[in-house]
Amino acid sequence: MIKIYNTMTRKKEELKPINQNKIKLFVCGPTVYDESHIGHARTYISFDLITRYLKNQGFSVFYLQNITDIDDKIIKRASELGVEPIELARKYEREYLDDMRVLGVENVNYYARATEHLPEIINQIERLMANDFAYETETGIYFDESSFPEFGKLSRRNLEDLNIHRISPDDTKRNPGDFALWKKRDDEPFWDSPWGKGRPGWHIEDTAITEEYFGPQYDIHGGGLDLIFPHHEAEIAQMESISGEKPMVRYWMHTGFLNVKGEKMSKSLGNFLTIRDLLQEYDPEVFRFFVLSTHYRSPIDFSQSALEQSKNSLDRIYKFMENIDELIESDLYENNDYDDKLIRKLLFTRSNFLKAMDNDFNTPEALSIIFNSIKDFNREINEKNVSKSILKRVKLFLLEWGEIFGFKLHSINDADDRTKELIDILIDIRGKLRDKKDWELSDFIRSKLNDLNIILEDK
RNA sequence: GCCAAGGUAGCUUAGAGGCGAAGCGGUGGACUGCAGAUCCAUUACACGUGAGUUCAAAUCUCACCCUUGGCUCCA
Repeated sequence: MIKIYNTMTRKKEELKPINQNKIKLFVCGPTVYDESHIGHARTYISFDLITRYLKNQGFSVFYLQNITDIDDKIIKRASELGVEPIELARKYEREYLDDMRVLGVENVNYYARATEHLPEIINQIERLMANDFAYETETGIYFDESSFPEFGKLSRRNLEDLNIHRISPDDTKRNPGDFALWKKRDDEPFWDSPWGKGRPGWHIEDTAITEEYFGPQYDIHGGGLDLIFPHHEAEIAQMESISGEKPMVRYWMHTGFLNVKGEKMSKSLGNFLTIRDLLQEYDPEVFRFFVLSTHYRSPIDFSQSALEQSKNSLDRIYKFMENIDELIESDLYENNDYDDKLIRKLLFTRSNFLKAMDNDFNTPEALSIIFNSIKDFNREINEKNVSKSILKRVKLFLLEWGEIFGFKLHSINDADDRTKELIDILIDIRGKLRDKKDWELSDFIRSKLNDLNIILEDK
Protein backbone atom coordinates (compact mmCIF):
# COMPACT_ATOMS: atom_id res chain seq x y z
CA MET A 1 0.00 0.00 0.00
CA ILE A 2 1.57 3.24 -1.14
CA LYS A 3 1.06 6.31 1.00
CA ILE A 4 1.50 9.77 -0.42
CA TYR A 5 1.73 13.00 1.50
CA ASN A 6 -1.00 15.20 0.11
CA THR A 7 -0.36 18.91 0.42
CA MET A 8 -4.09 19.55 0.32
CA THR A 9 -4.80 17.59 3.50
CA ARG A 10 -1.29 17.78 4.98
CA LYS A 11 -1.49 14.08 5.64
CA LYS A 12 -0.21 10.88 4.20
CA GLU A 13 -2.98 9.14 2.31
CA GLU A 14 -3.28 5.79 0.65
CA LEU A 15 -2.84 6.04 -3.10
CA LYS A 16 -6.06 5.08 -4.84
CA PRO A 17 -6.12 6.09 -8.49
CA ILE A 18 -9.40 7.15 -10.06
CA ASN A 19 -9.18 4.39 -12.61
CA GLN A 20 -7.87 1.13 -11.15
CA ASN A 21 -4.12 0.99 -11.63
CA LYS A 22 -3.86 3.82 -14.12
CA ILE A 23 -2.31 7.01 -12.83
CA LYS A 24 -2.53 10.35 -14.51
CA LEU A 25 0.37 12.48 -13.33
CA PHE A 26 0.95 16.10 -14.22
CA VAL A 27 4.03 18.03 -13.14
CA CYS A 28 4.56 21.71 -13.81
CA GLY A 29 7.40 22.12 -16.25
CA PRO A 30 9.81 25.01 -16.60
CA THR A 31 9.43 28.42 -18.18
CA VAL A 32 12.06 28.17 -20.85
CA TYR A 33 13.68 31.60 -20.72
CA ASP A 34 17.09 30.57 -19.39
CA GLU A 35 19.24 27.57 -18.61
CA SER A 36 17.72 25.18 -16.11
CA HIS A 37 19.26 25.17 -12.65
CA ILE A 38 19.93 22.48 -10.11
CA GLY A 39 16.68 23.29 -8.29
CA HIS A 40 14.78 22.21 -11.38
CA ALA A 41 16.92 19.11 -11.46
CA ARG A 42 15.99 18.29 -7.88
CA THR A 43 12.29 18.47 -8.59
CA TYR A 44 12.35 16.52 -11.81
CA ILE A 45 14.66 13.84 -10.49
CA SER A 46 12.24 13.41 -7.60
CA PHE A 47 9.24 12.95 -9.84
CA ASP A 48 11.23 10.66 -12.09
CA LEU A 49 11.92 8.45 -9.10
CA ILE A 50 8.28 8.56 -8.03
CA THR A 51 7.18 7.52 -11.50
CA ARG A 52 9.72 4.72 -11.62
CA TYR A 53 8.53 3.37 -8.31
CA LEU A 54 4.87 3.54 -9.26
CA LYS A 55 5.66 1.60 -12.42
CA ASN A 56 7.67 -0.94 -10.45
CA GLN A 57 4.60 -1.43 -8.28
CA GLY A 58 2.46 -2.27 -11.26
CA PHE A 59 0.84 1.05 -11.93
CA SER A 60 0.52 2.32 -15.44
CA VAL A 61 1.56 5.96 -15.31
CA PHE A 62 0.91 8.64 -17.87
CA TYR A 63 3.28 11.45 -16.99
CA LEU A 64 2.42 14.78 -18.59
CA GLN A 65 4.47 17.94 -18.32
CA ASN A 66 3.87 21.38 -19.73
CA ILE A 67 6.47 23.67 -21.21
CA THR A 68 5.78 27.35 -20.66
CA ASP A 69 7.06 28.78 -23.91
CA ILE A 70 5.15 32.05 -23.82
CA ASP A 71 5.68 34.38 -20.91
CA ASP A 72 6.77 37.94 -20.14
CA LYS A 73 10.18 36.77 -19.00
CA ILE A 74 10.77 35.06 -22.32
CA ILE A 75 9.75 38.16 -24.23
CA LYS A 76 11.92 40.38 -22.10
CA ARG A 77 14.97 38.18 -22.44
CA ALA A 78 14.44 37.75 -26.17
CA SER A 79 14.26 41.47 -26.77
CA GLU A 80 17.43 41.97 -24.74
CA LEU A 81 19.19 39.46 -26.91
CA GLY A 82 17.54 40.63 -30.11
CA VAL A 83 16.03 37.27 -30.99
CA GLU A 84 12.48 36.06 -31.53
CA PRO A 85 10.80 34.92 -28.31
CA ILE A 86 9.86 31.61 -29.85
CA GLU A 87 13.45 31.00 -30.93
CA LEU A 88 14.65 31.67 -27.42
CA ALA A 89 12.01 29.39 -25.98
CA ARG A 90 12.90 26.57 -28.34
CA LYS A 91 16.59 26.89 -27.57
CA TYR A 92 16.11 26.61 -23.81
CA GLU A 93 13.53 23.90 -24.20
CA ARG A 94 16.08 21.84 -26.15
CA GLU A 95 18.67 22.45 -23.46
CA TYR A 96 16.21 21.53 -20.75
CA LEU A 97 15.37 18.25 -22.45
CA ASP A 98 19.07 17.52 -22.94
CA ASP A 99 19.78 18.23 -19.29
CA MET A 100 16.99 15.93 -18.21
CA ARG A 101 18.22 13.12 -20.41
CA VAL A 102 21.72 13.40 -19.00
CA LEU A 103 20.29 13.28 -15.48
CA GLY A 104 18.41 10.09 -16.29
CA VAL A 105 14.99 11.73 -16.20
CA GLU A 106 13.21 9.76 -18.84
CA ASN A 107 9.67 8.97 -17.85
CA VAL A 108 7.71 11.95 -19.12
CA ASN A 109 5.30 10.64 -21.73
CA TYR A 110 4.43 13.96 -23.28
CA TYR A 111 5.68 17.53 -23.12
CA ALA A 112 2.88 19.96 -23.95
CA ARG A 113 3.81 23.45 -25.08
CA ALA A 114 1.56 26.32 -24.06
CA THR A 115 1.74 27.86 -27.53
CA GLU A 116 0.34 24.68 -29.04
CA HIS A 117 -2.76 24.82 -26.84
CA LEU A 118 -4.16 28.26 -27.55
CA PRO A 119 -7.55 26.94 -28.71
CA GLU A 120 -7.93 24.99 -25.47
CA ILE A 121 -6.84 28.00 -23.43
CA ILE A 122 -9.28 30.32 -25.16
CA ASN A 123 -12.01 27.76 -24.81
CA GLN A 124 -11.50 27.55 -21.06
CA ILE A 125 -11.58 31.32 -20.71
CA GLU A 126 -14.81 31.45 -22.70
CA ARG A 127 -16.43 28.96 -20.37
CA LEU A 128 -15.26 30.91 -17.33
CA MET A 129 -16.70 34.08 -18.85
CA ALA A 130 -19.97 32.41 -19.73
CA ASN A 131 -20.52 31.43 -16.12
CA ASP A 132 -19.39 34.71 -14.58
CA PHE A 133 -16.24 33.34 -13.04
CA ALA A 134 -14.29 35.87 -15.05
CA TYR A 135 -14.75 39.38 -16.33
CA GLU A 136 -13.30 41.62 -18.98
CA THR A 137 -11.62 45.01 -18.53
CA GLU A 138 -9.65 47.24 -20.89
CA THR A 139 -6.47 45.36 -20.01
CA GLY A 140 -7.59 41.79 -20.10
CA ILE A 141 -9.73 38.98 -18.78
CA TYR A 142 -9.48 38.28 -15.07
CA PHE A 143 -10.56 35.45 -12.85
CA ASP A 144 -12.99 36.71 -10.25
CA GLU A 145 -11.57 35.43 -7.00
CA SER A 146 -14.77 36.22 -5.11
CA SER A 147 -16.65 33.70 -7.24
CA PHE A 148 -14.54 30.92 -5.74
CA PRO A 149 -14.82 31.05 -1.95
CA GLU A 150 -12.48 28.10 -1.52
CA PHE A 151 -9.61 30.07 -3.02
CA GLY A 152 -6.60 29.46 -0.79
CA LYS A 153 -7.57 25.97 0.33
CA LEU A 154 -4.31 24.43 -0.82
CA SER A 155 -2.01 27.01 0.73
CA ARG A 156 -4.32 27.53 3.71
CA ARG A 157 -4.78 31.22 3.24
CA ASN A 158 -7.95 33.17 3.30
CA LEU A 159 -9.15 35.79 0.91
CA GLU A 160 -9.03 38.65 3.40
CA ASP A 161 -5.32 38.10 4.05
CA LEU A 162 -4.66 37.93 0.39
CA ASN A 163 -6.32 41.18 -0.41
CA ILE A 164 -4.67 43.18 2.33
CA HIS A 165 -1.32 44.92 1.99
CA ARG A 166 -1.17 44.50 -1.67
CA ILE A 167 -0.31 46.99 -4.30
CA SER A 168 -2.35 46.19 -7.30
CA PRO A 169 -0.38 46.30 -10.52
CA ASP A 170 -3.56 46.70 -12.52
CA ASP A 171 -6.30 48.92 -11.14
CA THR A 172 -8.91 47.77 -13.60
CA LYS A 173 -9.30 44.61 -11.54
CA ARG A 174 -12.18 44.26 -9.12
CA ASN A 175 -10.07 42.63 -6.44
CA PRO A 176 -6.32 42.70 -5.99
CA GLY A 177 -6.24 38.92 -5.86
CA ASP A 178 -7.89 38.49 -9.24
CA PHE A 179 -5.44 37.04 -11.72
CA ALA A 180 -5.08 37.38 -15.46
CA LEU A 181 -6.46 34.72 -17.75
CA TRP A 182 -5.82 36.75 -20.88
CA LYS A 183 -3.66 39.81 -21.32
CA LYS A 184 -4.72 42.17 -24.06
CA ARG A 185 -1.61 43.02 -26.02
CA ASP A 186 -1.05 43.97 -29.62
CA ASP A 187 2.74 43.65 -29.54
CA GLU A 188 4.38 40.45 -30.72
CA PRO A 189 3.86 37.70 -29.97
CA PHE A 190 0.10 37.74 -29.82
CA TRP A 191 -2.80 35.49 -30.68
CA ASP A 192 -6.31 36.36 -31.80
CA SER A 193 -9.09 35.75 -29.37
CA PRO A 194 -12.73 36.73 -28.91
CA TRP A 195 -11.37 39.64 -26.85
CA GLY A 196 -8.90 40.83 -29.41
CA LYS A 197 -5.19 40.26 -29.71
CA GLY A 198 -3.27 39.12 -26.68
CA ARG A 199 -1.53 36.42 -24.71
CA PRO A 200 -2.64 33.89 -22.13
CA GLY A 201 -2.01 34.39 -18.42
CA TRP A 202 0.37 32.05 -16.69
CA HIS A 203 -2.03 29.77 -14.81
CA ILE A 204 -4.49 28.94 -17.55
CA GLU A 205 -2.15 26.86 -19.74
CA ASP A 206 -1.87 24.09 -17.18
CA THR A 207 -5.56 23.55 -16.74
CA ALA A 208 -6.13 23.81 -20.49
CA ILE A 209 -3.47 21.17 -21.05
CA THR A 210 -4.55 18.83 -18.27
CA GLU A 211 -8.20 19.04 -19.28
CA GLU A 212 -7.25 18.24 -22.86
CA TYR A 213 -5.31 15.08 -21.98
CA PHE A 214 -6.73 14.06 -18.61
CA GLY A 215 -10.15 15.61 -18.27
CA PRO A 216 -11.33 17.78 -15.37
CA GLN A 217 -10.14 15.35 -12.70
CA TYR A 218 -6.94 13.37 -12.38
CA ASP A 219 -4.74 11.66 -9.86
CA ILE A 220 -1.53 13.49 -9.05
CA HIS A 221 -0.31 17.00 -9.62
CA GLY A 222 3.26 17.80 -8.70
CA GLY A 223 5.67 20.67 -8.68
CA GLY A 224 8.03 22.68 -6.57
CA LEU A 225 6.96 24.01 -3.21
CA ASP A 226 7.06 27.52 -4.57
CA LEU A 227 4.19 26.83 -6.93
CA ILE A 228 1.59 26.13 -4.26
CA PHE A 229 0.72 29.78 -4.10
CA PRO A 230 -0.50 31.31 -6.27
CA HIS A 231 -0.05 29.01 -9.23
CA HIS A 232 -1.72 25.86 -7.98
CA GLU A 233 -4.46 27.76 -6.19
CA ALA A 234 -5.26 29.46 -9.47
CA GLU A 235 -5.37 26.15 -11.28
CA ILE A 236 -7.81 24.75 -8.77
CA ALA A 237 -10.03 27.83 -9.00
CA GLN A 238 -10.09 27.72 -12.78
CA MET A 239 -10.70 24.03 -13.29
CA GLU A 240 -13.15 23.45 -10.47
CA SER A 241 -15.14 26.50 -11.53
CA ILE A 242 -15.31 25.34 -15.11
CA SER A 243 -16.21 21.73 -14.45
CA GLY A 244 -17.99 22.02 -11.14
CA GLU A 245 -16.29 18.74 -10.28
CA LYS A 246 -14.14 18.52 -7.19
CA PRO A 247 -11.42 17.86 -6.55
CA MET A 248 -9.50 18.61 -9.69
CA VAL A 249 -6.62 16.58 -8.29
CA ARG A 250 -6.58 13.78 -5.73
CA TYR A 251 -3.01 14.15 -4.53
CA TRP A 252 -0.93 17.30 -4.55
CA MET A 253 2.77 16.58 -4.24
CA HIS A 254 5.41 19.25 -3.70
CA THR A 255 9.16 19.00 -3.64
CA GLY A 256 11.27 20.93 -1.14
CA PHE A 257 13.74 23.58 -2.15
CA LEU A 258 17.31 23.07 -3.02
CA ASN A 259 19.40 25.56 -1.08
CA VAL A 260 23.02 26.47 -1.42
CA LYS A 261 24.87 26.78 1.86
CA GLY A 262 21.61 27.15 3.73
CA GLU A 263 20.34 29.96 1.56
CA LYS A 264 17.93 30.00 -1.29
CA MET A 265 19.66 29.83 -4.61
CA SER A 266 19.25 33.05 -6.52
CA LYS A 267 21.04 35.03 -9.13
CA SER A 268 21.32 38.09 -6.93
CA LEU A 269 23.08 36.14 -4.18
CA GLY A 270 25.55 34.81 -6.68
CA ASN A 271 25.01 31.20 -5.61
CA PHE A 272 23.12 30.26 -8.71
CA LEU A 273 24.17 27.02 -10.35
CA THR A 274 22.87 25.67 -13.63
CA ILE A 275 22.67 22.00 -14.46
CA ARG A 276 25.33 22.52 -17.10
CA ASP A 277 27.72 24.09 -14.61
CA LEU A 278 27.12 21.20 -12.28
CA LEU A 279 27.76 18.52 -14.87
CA GLN A 280 31.12 20.03 -15.74
CA GLU A 281 32.33 18.97 -12.34
CA TYR A 282 30.20 16.06 -11.28
CA ASP A 283 28.86 12.86 -12.68
CA PRO A 284 25.09 13.05 -13.21
CA GLU A 285 24.59 9.90 -11.16
CA VAL A 286 26.41 11.47 -8.23
CA PHE A 287 24.01 14.39 -8.29
CA ARG A 288 21.12 12.01 -8.60
CA PHE A 289 22.32 10.11 -5.57
CA PHE A 290 22.72 13.39 -3.70
CA VAL A 291 19.11 14.31 -4.48
CA LEU A 292 17.74 10.93 -3.49
CA SER A 293 19.69 10.76 -0.25
CA THR A 294 17.28 13.34 1.17
CA HIS A 295 13.53 12.94 1.29
CA TYR A 296 11.85 14.74 -1.61
CA ARG A 297 9.84 17.07 0.62
CA SER A 298 12.76 18.16 2.79
CA PRO A 299 14.98 21.04 1.93
CA ILE A 300 18.32 19.89 0.58
CA ASP A 301 21.52 21.80 0.96
CA PHE A 302 23.91 21.78 -1.95
CA SER A 303 27.63 21.95 -1.25
CA GLN A 304 30.77 20.52 -2.66
CA SER A 305 31.39 18.35 0.37
CA ALA A 306 27.84 16.96 0.19
CA LEU A 307 28.51 15.96 -3.39
CA GLU A 308 31.80 14.33 -2.40
CA GLN A 309 29.99 12.32 0.25
CA SER A 310 27.42 11.26 -2.30
CA LYS A 311 30.11 10.20 -4.70
CA ASN A 312 31.79 8.02 -2.09
CA SER A 313 28.50 6.50 -0.99
CA LEU A 314 27.50 5.64 -4.52
CA ASP A 315 30.95 4.18 -5.13
CA ARG A 316 30.34 1.76 -2.30
CA ILE A 317 27.29 0.38 -4.06
CA TYR A 318 29.09 0.16 -7.39
CA LYS A 319 32.06 -1.61 -5.84
CA PHE A 320 29.83 -4.13 -4.16
CA MET A 321 28.15 -4.75 -7.50
CA GLU A 322 31.51 -5.27 -9.18
CA ASN A 323 32.61 -7.63 -6.44
CA ILE A 324 29.61 -9.89 -6.74
CA ASP A 325 29.88 -9.78 -10.53
CA GLU A 326 33.40 -11.11 -10.25
CA LEU A 327 32.39 -13.77 -7.77
CA ILE A 328 29.61 -14.94 -10.06
CA GLU A 329 32.14 -15.25 -12.88
CA SER A 330 34.69 -17.03 -10.72
CA ASP A 331 34.67 -20.65 -9.65
CA LEU A 332 35.96 -20.09 -6.18
CA TYR A 333 33.45 -21.99 -4.18
CA GLU A 334 29.96 -23.30 -4.26
CA ASN A 335 28.22 -23.67 -0.96
CA ASN A 336 24.50 -24.22 -0.73
CA ASP A 337 24.22 -24.90 2.98
CA TYR A 338 23.05 -21.42 3.78
CA ASP A 339 20.81 -20.81 0.78
CA ASP A 340 17.51 -20.97 2.61
CA LYS A 341 18.67 -18.64 5.31
CA LEU A 342 20.11 -16.16 2.82
CA ILE A 343 17.08 -16.22 0.58
CA ARG A 344 14.92 -15.39 3.57
CA LYS A 345 17.31 -12.62 4.47
CA LEU A 346 17.14 -11.19 0.98
CA LEU A 347 13.36 -11.39 0.82
CA PHE A 348 13.15 -9.65 4.17
CA THR A 349 15.46 -6.90 2.96
CA ARG A 350 13.47 -6.41 -0.21
CA SER A 351 10.24 -6.23 1.70
CA ASN A 352 11.70 -3.62 4.05
CA PHE A 353 12.98 -1.68 1.09
CA LEU A 354 9.55 -1.63 -0.51
CA LYS A 355 7.98 -0.67 2.79
CA ALA A 356 10.22 2.37 2.97
CA MET A 357 9.37 3.34 -0.58
CA ASP A 358 5.67 2.80 0.07
CA ASN A 359 5.92 5.33 2.86
CA ASP A 360 5.78 8.46 0.74
CA PHE A 361 8.84 7.45 -1.26
CA ASN A 362 11.26 7.50 1.64
CA THR A 363 14.45 7.15 -0.37
CA PRO A 364 16.87 7.86 2.51
CA GLU A 365 15.44 5.02 4.51
CA ALA A 366 15.41 2.77 1.48
CA LEU A 367 19.07 3.54 0.90
CA SER A 368 19.92 2.80 4.48
CA ILE A 369 18.31 -0.63 4.02
CA ILE A 370 20.38 -1.18 0.88
CA PHE A 371 23.58 -0.30 2.71
CA ASN A 372 22.70 -2.55 5.59
CA SER A 373 22.15 -5.35 3.18
CA ILE A 374 25.47 -4.74 1.45
CA LYS A 375 27.28 -4.88 4.75
CA ASP A 376 25.44 -8.03 5.69
CA PHE A 377 26.17 -9.83 2.45
CA ASN A 378 29.78 -8.73 2.49
CA ARG A 379 30.09 -10.47 5.81
CA GLU A 380 28.45 -13.61 4.49
CA ILE A 381 30.71 -13.54 1.46
CA ASN A 382 33.77 -13.20 3.68
CA GLU A 383 32.63 -16.21 5.61
CA LYS A 384 32.13 -18.08 2.36
CA ASN A 385 28.48 -18.76 3.04
CA VAL A 386 27.20 -17.49 -0.24
CA SER A 387 26.51 -19.61 -3.27
CA LYS A 388 26.46 -18.33 -6.80
CA SER A 389 22.73 -18.67 -7.07
CA ILE A 390 22.34 -16.41 -4.03
CA LEU A 391 24.73 -13.91 -5.50
CA LYS A 392 22.66 -13.84 -8.65
CA ARG A 393 19.57 -13.10 -6.60
CA VAL A 394 21.38 -10.34 -4.74
CA LYS A 395 22.41 -8.92 -8.07
CA LEU A 396 18.85 -9.01 -9.36
CA PHE A 397 17.68 -7.14 -6.29
CA LEU A 398 20.35 -4.49 -6.74
CA LEU A 399 19.44 -4.14 -10.39
CA GLU A 400 15.83 -3.63 -9.37
CA TRP A 401 17.01 -0.97 -6.97
CA GLY A 402 19.00 0.60 -9.78
CA GLU A 403 15.99 0.64 -12.04
CA ILE A 404 13.82 2.36 -9.43
CA PHE A 405 16.48 4.85 -8.38
CA GLY A 406 17.70 5.39 -11.90
CA PHE A 407 21.24 4.07 -11.68
CA LYS A 408 22.72 2.09 -14.51
CA LEU A 409 24.85 -0.14 -12.27
CA HIS A 410 27.07 -1.47 -14.98
CA SER A 411 30.72 -0.59 -14.96
CA ILE A 412 31.47 2.42 -17.04
CA ASN A 413 33.62 0.71 -19.58
CA ASP A 414 33.79 2.80 -22.65
CA ALA A 415 36.96 1.29 -24.05
CA ASP A 416 36.75 -0.31 -27.47
CA ASP A 417 37.65 -3.97 -27.95
CA ARG A 418 41.13 -3.32 -29.20
CA THR A 419 41.97 -1.15 -26.21
CA LYS A 420 40.57 -3.78 -23.90
CA GLU A 421 42.83 -6.40 -25.49
CA LEU A 422 45.84 -4.15 -25.02
CA ILE A 423 44.94 -3.61 -21.38
CA ASP A 424 44.57 -7.35 -20.93
CA ILE A 425 48.08 -7.84 -22.31
CA LEU A 426 49.42 -5.33 -19.80
CA ILE A 427 47.60 -7.11 -17.01
CA ASP A 428 49.07 -10.42 -18.11
CA ILE A 429 52.57 -9.00 -18.17
CA ARG A 430 52.04 -7.51 -14.74
CA GLY A 431 50.80 -10.85 -13.47
CA LYS A 432 54.02 -12.51 -14.66
CA LEU A 433 56.08 -9.77 -13.06
CA ARG A 434 54.25 -10.28 -9.80
CA ASP A 435 54.92 -14.00 -9.97
CA LYS A 436 58.58 -13.06 -10.13
CA LYS A 437 58.00 -10.63 -7.28
CA ASP A 438 59.09 -7.72 -9.39
CA TRP A 439 57.04 -5.28 -7.36
CA GLU A 440 58.69 -2.19 -8.69
CA LEU A 441 57.72 -2.80 -12.30
CA SER A 442 54.25 -4.16 -11.49
CA ASP A 443 53.48 -1.16 -9.32
CA PHE A 444 54.69 1.04 -12.12
CA ILE A 445 52.20 -0.53 -14.53
CA ARG A 446 49.38 -0.25 -12.01
CA SER A 447 50.16 3.36 -11.32
CA LYS A 448 50.37 4.27 -14.99
CA LEU A 449 47.07 2.56 -15.72
CA ASN A 450 45.63 4.39 -12.75
CA ASP A 451 46.67 7.67 -14.35
CA LEU A 452 44.51 6.69 -17.31
CA ASN A 453 41.60 6.03 -14.94
CA ILE A 454 41.97 2.29 -15.25
CA ILE A 455 41.82 0.97 -11.71
CA LEU A 456 43.54 -2.31 -11.02
CA GLU A 457 42.69 -4.07 -7.81
CA ASP A 458 44.38 -7.34 -6.89
CA LYS A 459 42.38 -9.98 -5.15
C1' G B 1 2.78 40.57 11.02
C1' C B 2 0.84 35.93 8.86
C1' C B 3 1.99 30.83 7.26
C1' A B 4 5.36 26.74 6.90
C1' A B 5 9.69 23.47 7.68
C1' G B 6 13.41 22.22 10.92
C1' G B 7 17.27 21.84 15.31
C1' U B 8 19.66 13.71 15.75
C1' A B 9 27.23 11.78 16.85
C1' G B 10 33.01 15.49 13.17
C1' C B 11 29.70 16.01 8.40
C1' U B 12 25.07 14.54 5.54
C1' U B 13 20.47 12.32 6.34
C1' A B 14 16.37 8.66 8.27
C1' G B 15 13.30 7.27 12.33
C1' A B 16 8.98 8.66 15.60
C1' G B 17 6.57 6.04 22.90
C1' G B 18 10.25 0.62 25.01
C1' C B 19 14.91 -3.00 20.83
C1' G B 20 20.84 3.11 20.75
C1' A B 21 20.38 4.49 13.09
C1' A B 22 22.51 4.50 7.57
C1' G B 23 26.27 6.74 4.66
C1' C B 24 30.62 9.72 4.58
C1' G B 25 34.97 11.01 7.43
C1' G B 26 38.79 9.77 11.59
C1' U B 27 41.63 5.89 14.46
C1' G B 28 43.39 0.82 15.47
C1' G B 29 43.55 -4.26 13.80
C1' A B 30 42.82 -8.70 10.18
C1' C B 31 43.93 -9.75 5.01
C1' U B 32 47.61 -8.04 1.22
C1' G B 33 54.68 -7.85 -1.38
C1' C B 34 52.49 -2.77 -1.26
C1' A B 35 48.00 -0.20 -2.42
C1' G B 36 42.79 -0.86 -2.98
C1' A B 37 38.39 -3.48 -1.80
C1' U B 38 36.37 -6.29 2.23
C1' C B 39 35.80 -7.64 7.44
C1' C B 40 36.29 -6.58 12.91
C1' A B 41 36.73 -2.93 16.66
C1' U B 42 36.63 2.06 17.83
C1' U B 43 35.28 7.23 17.10
C1' A B 44 29.67 7.73 20.10
C1' C B 45 27.42 11.05 26.59
C1' A B 46 22.99 11.13 19.31
C1' C B 47 18.41 13.38 19.57
C1' G B 48 17.99 22.57 20.83
C1' U B 49 16.44 24.20 26.32
C1' G B 50 13.10 23.74 30.51
C1' A B 51 8.88 21.56 32.54
C1' G B 52 4.82 17.93 32.17
C1' U B 53 2.09 13.09 30.73
C1' U B 54 3.72 7.84 31.11
C1' C B 55 5.99 1.92 34.22
C1' A B 56 8.80 3.90 29.79
C1' A B 57 9.79 10.04 25.90
C1' A B 58 14.51 11.61 20.63
C1' U B 59 9.29 10.28 19.70
C1' C B 60 3.22 12.88 23.01
C1' U B 61 1.77 17.99 25.62
C1' C B 62 3.11 23.03 26.99
C1' A B 63 6.52 27.01 27.18
C1' C B 64 10.99 28.98 25.49
C1' C B 65 15.59 29.59 22.43
C1' C B 66 17.72 29.27 17.60
C1' U B 67 17.91 28.39 12.06
C1' U B 68 15.77 28.50 7.25
C1' G B 69 11.97 29.38 3.86
C1' G B 70 7.27 31.41 1.72
C1' C B 71 3.65 35.65 1.66
C1' U B 72 1.05 36.75 -6.16
C1' C B 73 8.76 36.20 -10.81
C1' C B 74 9.92 31.14 -8.95
C1' A B 75 11.08 23.83 -9.59
